Amino acid sequence: MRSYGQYCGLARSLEVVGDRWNLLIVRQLLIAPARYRELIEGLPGIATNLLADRLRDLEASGVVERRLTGTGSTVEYALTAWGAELRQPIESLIRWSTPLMVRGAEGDAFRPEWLALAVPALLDNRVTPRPSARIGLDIGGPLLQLRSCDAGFQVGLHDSGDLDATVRAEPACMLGLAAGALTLDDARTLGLVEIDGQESVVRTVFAA
Amino acid sequence: MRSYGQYCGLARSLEVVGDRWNLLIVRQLLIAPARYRELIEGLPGIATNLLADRLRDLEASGVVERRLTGTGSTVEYALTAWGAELRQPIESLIRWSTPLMVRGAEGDAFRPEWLALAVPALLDNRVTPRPSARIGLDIGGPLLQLRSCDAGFQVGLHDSGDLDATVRAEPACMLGLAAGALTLDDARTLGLVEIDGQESVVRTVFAA
DNA sequence: CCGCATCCTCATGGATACTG
DNA sequence: CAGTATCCATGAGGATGCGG
Repeated sequence: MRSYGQYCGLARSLEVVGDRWNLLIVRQLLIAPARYRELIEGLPGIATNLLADRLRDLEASGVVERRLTGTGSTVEYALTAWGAELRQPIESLIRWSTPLMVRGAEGDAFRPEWLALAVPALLDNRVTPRPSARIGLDIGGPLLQLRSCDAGFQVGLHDSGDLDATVRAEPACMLGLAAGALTLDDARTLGLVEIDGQESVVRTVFAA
Repeated sequence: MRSYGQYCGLARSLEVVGDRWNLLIVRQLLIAPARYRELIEGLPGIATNLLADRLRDLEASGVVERRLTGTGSTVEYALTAWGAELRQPIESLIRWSTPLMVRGAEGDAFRPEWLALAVPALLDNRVTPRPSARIGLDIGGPLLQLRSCDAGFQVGLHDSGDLDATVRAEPACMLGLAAGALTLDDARTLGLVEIDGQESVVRTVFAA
């Protein structure tokens, strides 16, 4: 990216992560370290030369590092400690995007792994989950698992073990609302959330 | 911007504000509503056609609105309520940029008004300011005023009235550290901040 | 297969001149 | 003053090639 030539934190940030695809690559690596091929799959629409270019740029600027996998035969991409701190601005943008998500997917590609970022971003610090609740999340594909923890929620694939409940929800519902498969009362009945008295984003996320 | 075609909050956000210059335009409007000419001045390096294009895009997507000034003779650009919520992700990026600011300006353009965003972003919720402290901030240009309030700090041009203290600081110091004109002890002595016991970003901001 | 590099075409950005 | 119009340089996107 061409420099903005401005001594401003925002401008200098954008010179590192403002190029097209860059923040989406960071999104994928926030979900989990990944190999080249996994990144291609998790970033539908990206051209292979662009992914290679961007990975080089991000490595040169200290956001991404390439590591050898266990066998040492192939490389794996992961975020540096500084790169992982992009979780905050990315979660902020996900929260900001809520009005853009209500209209649903409209043919856009969707990957369940994206919920691992979006759900904590939308719930974190805004609700008081029942301690150690485990909720299965059925979005039509692989069963996801939402587990409450100290810092909010962790989202991942359901591996095994008992669940306190399973709810069926459209991605639109979890990603920004709409659809309305899961209402606020549903969530409260399931013991998934407790509203703190004030109007909160949970009302938006879960309302029909 | 060409669509990413991904049903993901981050991707949809970037389709609105991910284009080059877009977030910097929002930065300027977060500082204050402005006219076309003021935006050109506050965005050194932007081409006039690009600013016009971007303002059209941002208006169409509901981030910016154009209003008539008091006299009704000229237009002024301002953020919508939704656009103003970009303060959160922008402040996050400013915090993230700290390692990029330590090397100083290096010939990049600098405008004191940018501090009005950066200083609160770096201090907010991380320190306990003495109630209603008023600190003059001498960065070599117009005298800035830093006033503690409930939500953290407000930064603006010093208009009039008594100040509790005046400190001389390099922009690098306030924007991300380095330079070291203002130490943590300076700040504490001035009653500007009290550290909350834990290591905090203030240590980074004010350390030499 | 995986992990890129090359080539080509076309859309976008940037600088400057110009207009209502 | 507040933008358009124009021209050129750069970068994105898609297809394909190629060594390990």
